[in-house]
Amino acid sequence: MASTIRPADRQNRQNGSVRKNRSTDPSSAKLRDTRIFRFPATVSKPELLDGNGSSDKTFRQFLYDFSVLGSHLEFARAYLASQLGLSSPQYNILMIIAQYQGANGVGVSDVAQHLHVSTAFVTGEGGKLEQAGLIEKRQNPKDGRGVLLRLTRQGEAHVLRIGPKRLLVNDHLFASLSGEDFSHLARSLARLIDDFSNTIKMLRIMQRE
Amino acid sequence: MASTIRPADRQNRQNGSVRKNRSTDPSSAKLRDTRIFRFPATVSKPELLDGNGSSDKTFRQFLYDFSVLGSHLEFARAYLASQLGLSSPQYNILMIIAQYQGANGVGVSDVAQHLHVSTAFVTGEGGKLEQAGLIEKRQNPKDGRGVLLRLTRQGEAHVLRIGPKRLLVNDHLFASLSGEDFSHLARSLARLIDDFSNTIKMLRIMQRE
DNA sequence: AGATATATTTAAATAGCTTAACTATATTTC
DNA sequence: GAAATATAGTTAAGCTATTTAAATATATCT
Repeated sequence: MASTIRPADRQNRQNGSVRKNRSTDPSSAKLRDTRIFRFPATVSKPELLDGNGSSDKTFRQFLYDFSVLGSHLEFARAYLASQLGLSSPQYNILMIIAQYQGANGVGVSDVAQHLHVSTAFVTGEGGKLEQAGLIEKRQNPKDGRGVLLRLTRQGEAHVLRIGPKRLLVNDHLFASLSGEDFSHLARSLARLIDDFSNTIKMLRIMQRE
Repeated sequence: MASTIRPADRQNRQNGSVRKNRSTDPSSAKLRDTRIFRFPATVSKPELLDGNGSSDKTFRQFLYDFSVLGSHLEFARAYLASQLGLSSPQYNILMIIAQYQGANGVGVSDVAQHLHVSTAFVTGEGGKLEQAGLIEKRQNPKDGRGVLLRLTRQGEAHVLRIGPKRLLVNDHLFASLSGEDFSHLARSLARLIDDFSNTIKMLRIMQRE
């Protein structure tokens, strides 16, 4: 997933900014002016195409909307995090611990899996939460390799304190969504999970070959 | 949005790893063992709550599913990018140019707005695409400050070449989604956009105070 | 008891992105 | 029409979220 474009060749740099040498560059780009590039469709499944199956415009808009909503959600979380004086990932870790600690706490790798990040990352950010007095770590009595994370009193207080603001945010985000639409939406997304996972598996395999 | 937890105080470090001083630390954490923390609900709008309005479990699962789907989508894009030897952001920029260049090209700040990134970022990554021969820049004849980006022949070839793979990926992602469910889903997301935008506007204002 | 597997930590590196200062050109104002 | 201001893009520097690889400690299997 790394960029394969090489770090711009600093010797051979005839190609820099357009502005710098604009007057000395009566270059190319004349014949192409009238040709117009036809962007290919991004999906072919008929059920996903517009009206007569002609255009994938709705589908593209759908993907775009999805990503816009996603970044708005992230922004909302960052807001709640900032209200507690935390970064987003720290907030996420705190909330995952709050949800899964049960009576004894939750392991570092469990937290990592829930958040889809590496254990090293949880160790690092978790350490900051510990320094801040929001969580505590103890050795897992059932497995000396393991570490259990759980909220301190102060951590619990933080989670409780942000509660009302989170209600406010979530209620506003979905203010005009009907109960029917919500349950339909929730079910649709849940059903997509399998296809998405399978697709990713397929891509991982295709990548190896 | 910055972390307000201070970079761990390297003097006063009685608090490091659990393991290091496990035997010398018969510490705290005994009385709390039986108390169990009750995680507060994250939403209160009745239409979003389960059955009798008791639990927000479905809602939480919905948000979680949303983010999982989002990261799968990103993975799929990263795959397509890698097939062209590009990073994800480079791929995104290339595709935005392909969609919006029209006959003359598209401005740096237009691309930036579509992608929700800074113009500086588009300048940087766009420069790499130019070095790679996939796009070209020229001064906007209508506005000497502006730069128009558009695909080179090679850039067009890349977009066309990835087309079939993109069809494959998208068709697989939504393989078992019915036409009805898709159009319902697309409409639901589209309708959420306004509420989401309003919510972040509200949060931005609340942040200032 | 030795070999291997698992959980966590540490250190170093990386990708992706932003901010701030600057340059060049356009637009407005007086 | 000159001065002031606004806009488009570039450059440089830096930051945040994150990973990978190696090290360490403990558990489990043979």
